[in-house]
Amino acid sequence: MDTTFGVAAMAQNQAKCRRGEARYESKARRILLPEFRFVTTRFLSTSTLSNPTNDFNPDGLPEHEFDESHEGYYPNFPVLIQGNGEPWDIGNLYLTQKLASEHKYESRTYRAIADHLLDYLRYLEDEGLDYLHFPKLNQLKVTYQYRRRLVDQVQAGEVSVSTASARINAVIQFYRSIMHWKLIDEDLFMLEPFKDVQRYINTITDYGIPRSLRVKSHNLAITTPRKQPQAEYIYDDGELRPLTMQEQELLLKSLLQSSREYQLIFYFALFTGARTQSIGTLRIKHLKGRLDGDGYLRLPIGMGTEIDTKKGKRMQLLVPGWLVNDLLIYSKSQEVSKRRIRSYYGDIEDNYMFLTLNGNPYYTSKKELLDRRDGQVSRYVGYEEGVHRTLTIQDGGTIRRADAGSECNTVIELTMGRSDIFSSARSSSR
DNA sequence: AGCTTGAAGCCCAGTCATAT
DNA sequence: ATATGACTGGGCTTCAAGCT
Repeated sequence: MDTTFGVAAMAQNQAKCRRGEARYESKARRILLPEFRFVTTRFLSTSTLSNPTNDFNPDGLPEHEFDESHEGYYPNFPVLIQGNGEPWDIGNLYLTQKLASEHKYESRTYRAIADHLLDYLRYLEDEGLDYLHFPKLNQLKVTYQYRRRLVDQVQAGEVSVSTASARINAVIQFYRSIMHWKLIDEDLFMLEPFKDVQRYINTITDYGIPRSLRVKSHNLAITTPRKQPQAEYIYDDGELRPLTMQEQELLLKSLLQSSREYQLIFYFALFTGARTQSIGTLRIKHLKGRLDGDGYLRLPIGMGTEIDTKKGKRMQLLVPGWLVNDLLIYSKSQEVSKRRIRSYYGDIEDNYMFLTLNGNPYYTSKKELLDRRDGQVSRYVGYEEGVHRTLTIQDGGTIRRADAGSECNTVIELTMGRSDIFSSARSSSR
């Protein structure tokens, strides 16, 4: 590469070093299956032991068929692939076993776990180590070595402490589980990849009573530094803080040049304090309620309301009447109804208030995931529309700042959780 | 008509932050 | 500790306007 571009190249390399594929010498990767289903294998009576070499089946597998009657599918289920292109059996077995043994499924959590294990797999391939390499001497065991590598990476600033901590925890959890589920040979149980440790953490209950909680930990845990003391005011570098009056004015002014749905999304956020997740999962029908004496719509959100909140927490939003009105008008516009027609639910009031140009929600609701798991609903919709839209899970990432001048960018960036007022200088959005 | 270009919309990987 | 939401930056696809 030409030396003129030295600086740019260096910056690029530096950015790359933070990425897993660059930290290790390994081609291992993780993919996502859009629709993962459990199936039961049934062996057919035609191929019994009396007919072990089945001419019809060159793979040597007895004739079989899959029973796909299991309820629903799991969207975006991760699969780990080794550098040589083959699936990583034990890792994937762990993931599916975990799925089978739990009553709920959150795709992002599985993705996160798989990504941590992917980092581990890459480490193993890079070092040429087996995941069951457990000699007598603790310091030589893979798990201990991996921990050391993680700490080094933290020291080098390649990953944050919290990431390193989460990684080692995911790996320990992996070993715990495969031993517990007996996914590996019983003889190997003696190897001791780590040691169990009891920890106590002091918390204060909602009623102010101090409690000591016993927590199961392990000797390889990487401790994250204690939380900052929370002062009344927040040090603004790197922390969240409310917008100043001036910033709010600037934001409202610059929003006037933005698209209508962005205006409404931001107004909603600004005047109710709702999260992106709640705004994104708002349906038209939710705004049909009656206003209270002060002209507000009291909108319950959280578990059981179809409006999602973090962890399903129940609360109530106070939506100003004028905003309710504007939203309803917006929902009746031709453009918006066109988007609904392109969407999964079609042109009904149960549909999202905010849809992208392509009819995707800004935030995929838990309800939609349920509806899609229920084969009947999605089959019906697919038939009606003549096109089976594939599921994509949106998590608000589609809401980006508009390119409406640097002043506007700065403020919009602020509202997106960046407190560094100078950060707009870092990069132009595209 | 076919090609180029740029904006908009979107998806993804990786990492950090927060709630309980 | 653990589950899961939030944020950033890279990059792909689609569409339409301008050009050949």
